Amino acid sequence: MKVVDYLSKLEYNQFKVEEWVKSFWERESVYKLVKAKSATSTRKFYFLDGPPYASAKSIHPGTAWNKVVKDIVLRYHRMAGYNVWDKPGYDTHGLPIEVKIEQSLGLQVKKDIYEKVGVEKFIEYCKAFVDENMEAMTRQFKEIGVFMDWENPYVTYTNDYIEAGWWLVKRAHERRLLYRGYKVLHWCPRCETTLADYEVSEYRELEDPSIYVKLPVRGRSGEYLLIWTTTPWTLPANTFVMAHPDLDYVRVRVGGEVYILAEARLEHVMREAGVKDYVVLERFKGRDLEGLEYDHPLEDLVDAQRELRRYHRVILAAEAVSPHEGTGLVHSAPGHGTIDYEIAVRNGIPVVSLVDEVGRMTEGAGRYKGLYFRTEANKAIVEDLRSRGALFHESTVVHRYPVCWRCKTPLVLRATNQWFIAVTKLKDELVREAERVEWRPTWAKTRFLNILQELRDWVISRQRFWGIPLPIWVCRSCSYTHVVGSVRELEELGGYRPRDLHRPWIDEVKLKCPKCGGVMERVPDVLDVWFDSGVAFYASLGYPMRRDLYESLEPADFIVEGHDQIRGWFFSLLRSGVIGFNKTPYRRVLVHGFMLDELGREMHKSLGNYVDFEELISRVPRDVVRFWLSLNTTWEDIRFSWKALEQVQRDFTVIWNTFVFASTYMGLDSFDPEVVTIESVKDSLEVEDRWLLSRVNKLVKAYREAMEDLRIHDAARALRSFILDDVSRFYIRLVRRRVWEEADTPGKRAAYATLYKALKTWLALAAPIIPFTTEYLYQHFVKPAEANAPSSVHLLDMPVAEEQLIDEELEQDMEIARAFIEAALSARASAGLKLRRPVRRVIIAAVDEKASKAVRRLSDVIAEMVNAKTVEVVGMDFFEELKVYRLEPNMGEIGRDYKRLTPEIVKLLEARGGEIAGELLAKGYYEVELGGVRVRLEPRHVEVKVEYPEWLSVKKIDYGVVAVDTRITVEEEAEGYAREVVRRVQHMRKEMKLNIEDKIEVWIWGDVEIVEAVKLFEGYVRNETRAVKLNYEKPEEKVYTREWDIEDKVVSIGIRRA
RNA sequence: GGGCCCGUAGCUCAGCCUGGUGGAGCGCCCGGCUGAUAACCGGGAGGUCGGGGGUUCGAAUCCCCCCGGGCCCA
Repeated sequence: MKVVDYLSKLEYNQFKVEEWVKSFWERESVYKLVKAKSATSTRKFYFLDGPPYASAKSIHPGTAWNKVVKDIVLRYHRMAGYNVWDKPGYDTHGLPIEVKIEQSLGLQVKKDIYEKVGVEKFIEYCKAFVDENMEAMTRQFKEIGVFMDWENPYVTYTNDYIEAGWWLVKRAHERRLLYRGYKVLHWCPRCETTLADYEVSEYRELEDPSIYVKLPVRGRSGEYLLIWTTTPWTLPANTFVMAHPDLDYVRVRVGGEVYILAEARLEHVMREAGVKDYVVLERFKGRDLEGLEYDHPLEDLVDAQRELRRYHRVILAAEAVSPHEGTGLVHSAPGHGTIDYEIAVRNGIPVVSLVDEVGRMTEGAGRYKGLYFRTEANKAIVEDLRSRGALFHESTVVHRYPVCWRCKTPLVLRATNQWFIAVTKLKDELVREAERVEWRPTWAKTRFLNILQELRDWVISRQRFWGIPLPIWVCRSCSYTHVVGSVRELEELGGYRPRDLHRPWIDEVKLKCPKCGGVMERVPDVLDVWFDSGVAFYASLGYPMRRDLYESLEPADFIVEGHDQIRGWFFSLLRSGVIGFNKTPYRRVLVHGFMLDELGREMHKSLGNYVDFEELISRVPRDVVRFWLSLNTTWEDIRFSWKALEQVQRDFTVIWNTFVFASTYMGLDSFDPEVVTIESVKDSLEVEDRWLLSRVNKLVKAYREAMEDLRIHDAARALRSFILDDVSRFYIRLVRRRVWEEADTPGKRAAYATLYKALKTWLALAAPIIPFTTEYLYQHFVKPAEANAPSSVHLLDMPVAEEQLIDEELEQDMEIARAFIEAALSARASAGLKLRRPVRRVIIAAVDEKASKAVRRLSDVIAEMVNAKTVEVVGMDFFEELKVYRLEPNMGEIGRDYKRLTPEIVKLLEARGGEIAGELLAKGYYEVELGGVRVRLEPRHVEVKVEYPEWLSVKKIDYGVVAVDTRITVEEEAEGYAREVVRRVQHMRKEMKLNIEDKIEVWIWGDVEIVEAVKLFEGYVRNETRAVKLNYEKPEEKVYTREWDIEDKVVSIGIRRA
């Protein structure tokens, strides 16, 4: 079949192109075809989608980027012959969604959920909300061309998924990793739930008291340990004081009292307290303080202190004490501090927490009972300390304080009973498995391993509703605890399958205790939402209910997410993989960056710098967005910019024009790529054809290497520079004249075969990155010309490089030729010679044999691009001989040295410039006698300028020297005019909207010189303009006529369709 | 305070791993082209390669320190 020129008939509009492709895909079920083809491959490629969080209807542009990266990799692997697993996922549980529902229902506190709506309704609201969001998100992902299995996503709230989650809890239990513990954790007093380390992600600048408290040393009247705190509400739970063993401490007398604190803090503390007179009595090491006992200043007001007073002493703890903050003595409330807790446990000291789940002080706080911790309790406690004279100094401080990531309520650290998985026991295994993973870029691995160093046990329980219910039942009678791993196990223990595995339905399932026969009830907690996505690698495949799929696909061959997920999902996956299967669930990881605003800040709706996805794709075509994203180094952040997008859009115009060019001429000449193959024209290939074939095969090689190595940006950049630089800006310009020939010459066929091959190959390579544009061009350019071509560009096989067509030497030679072309064009420009006007000769002297060979080999290419009749290759001596030295006198220097002789010296320089310059260059000076005086001219007296004759415009480059002979004969002048006339006729043809193949008749009259020039080049003019006849007179009838001004010569041209 | 990343032309970014006279696009100025044309091509101006120190014959590139920004943590 033959190329049919559809493209040049169309008005280019990238939006319309994409709309057309969208409905084409729909109409032809292209995704299904692509998937079916991929399924026939035997090499598996298990891609695991990091599930986006379904908490909003509009995706963040960064989420779009994320999916585009995934789509590119998936499309590439399908075309490269992999059986690709492409199930997308949605993360659907968790506090953020609960909070949104609470807000929409106007609920203030947790108990409102029970009392105002009921848990059942609440869960239904959550589910409906998520369903709507998923639908909207899916539509948007499809909108930017993401080919994934949208009809079968994995959704974390389904019963199957929940059951799969239970399996891992059971597995942890079997491995003796599951335990219940009393631990200090961040707690949100509004959401009434504990938060994991990684959920403590938001901080606010808040004002708190900053107080120095005097703790009386037991048995030493008037002597105090000085501590500093910004959390007075923790003082009722004070249990001990920590000191650094190696730090220097001092006893200091201020007035009648003695204080103990670190020497390093002394000056600072005294200055802050405004104390000028103090005397250091003694200096000693912190370790000497060990065991020193003290009394609590509020002991009588706080019930809990009756028990705690026996622990009030100094304990050594280097890790808890900083010489840069406080007093070097740290007040410790193990129930409200992480390090405090650890040290208490290590020393066998009890952990007391005096704040309840809504942030109020408990019974044990005695007088402070019922007061809200950060506000009321702080105030009351500071007042009491002040009235008792227990404050050394008080002020306030504004510092970063953690707040709830969802509701922004300031958090409280409190000890509670929670369920944990002892991942610290798995540290070595985790490190070992992380080492086995391939990380792109490699620094992601460093970061990951660093994170593993800070490993803590995993708190999996949350006191909430919308999540996977914790599958733990406890016997009411004997406290026996059973972990349920599946619904079947539930039934085996006397339970049943509720209609939904969420709360509240699951809460009603009671089991029979296997130990005592009593009634077992479920622990009311749900699982940390990070648990959900962490099990995706097997849960999304239906494991453990069905095993075959997981067993045939694992491990995941590829995952990719933003760099925030190194600590997030990449970690939680690995953690679950090691807990469940003792190995990493993924093999290769790619990290992508963040989408920032134009100033490099994060994009947030609240900052007003947010670009809505819908707005984005309504203003910018999808492929333009995709290409822009792809050109950015994947793992680096990208700054959003409308302007950058506009620039990329311009590249698309050039790409379009390139295909229009090919389509136009191939269509005109009925080029048949199935008949005129590269093989069939191989004896007619010109040097530029062989060059392009080499280039395109090198592109295939570089592109595939980049994609295999997950360097998408390198692949995208290679594609861009090939189509823009090699094809559009070089090859096409070069072959235009060959293509314009009317006759069906072997040379033209060779150019078509070459260009067709290059463009078709490029389409296949670019298809994963810009799927819309490539599909459109394929359907309108390739498919009509090849009956047996697949029905979509996405069904093509990824091209394989034909190594034998790669000609390194030719490519290098072309590089050299291009450098000379550039230089010659520059030389033309500086001589003021328009490119339209041919020059007689271009003279090139190459610097070495290699360059010289390149020029000789490619002299035709150079001549064509520079519009020169001939290219002469000469030796360097050619230019040496033509060199003219001109001396410019440096009047200041000459005048100072030779005063009155100056005018004569200047005259001499003019007369004998060449000779003087020669000697100056050779010897460094020139001596002469002038009027009886010895004149010695040195370089400082003159400036030596190298010049060439006027008719030669010279340019020097690394490879050598190029010169344009600017002398023009009468004939060349005439040819120049003929070209000017041709250009104007073409312009008029265009104005008349003539087709390229239409013949015309031309009349030309006016300036004699120009008319004569046209006569001289009549054949050329007729051929270029497709004129059947030229008349050198005014036409008798009325034809389309214009008057032109060519370099101040006036001429009229008339045209009529013949 | 810690780990990792980034800092190169007015702007956006390549180059750095594997040291050898600094690149592209945009913008600006000048010129050209007009049978791919709401395009395109050429030329020019424009750089303390964040700062300092070290290694080296030679550092944007390797090492150390510092400054600024980002991410993740404390």
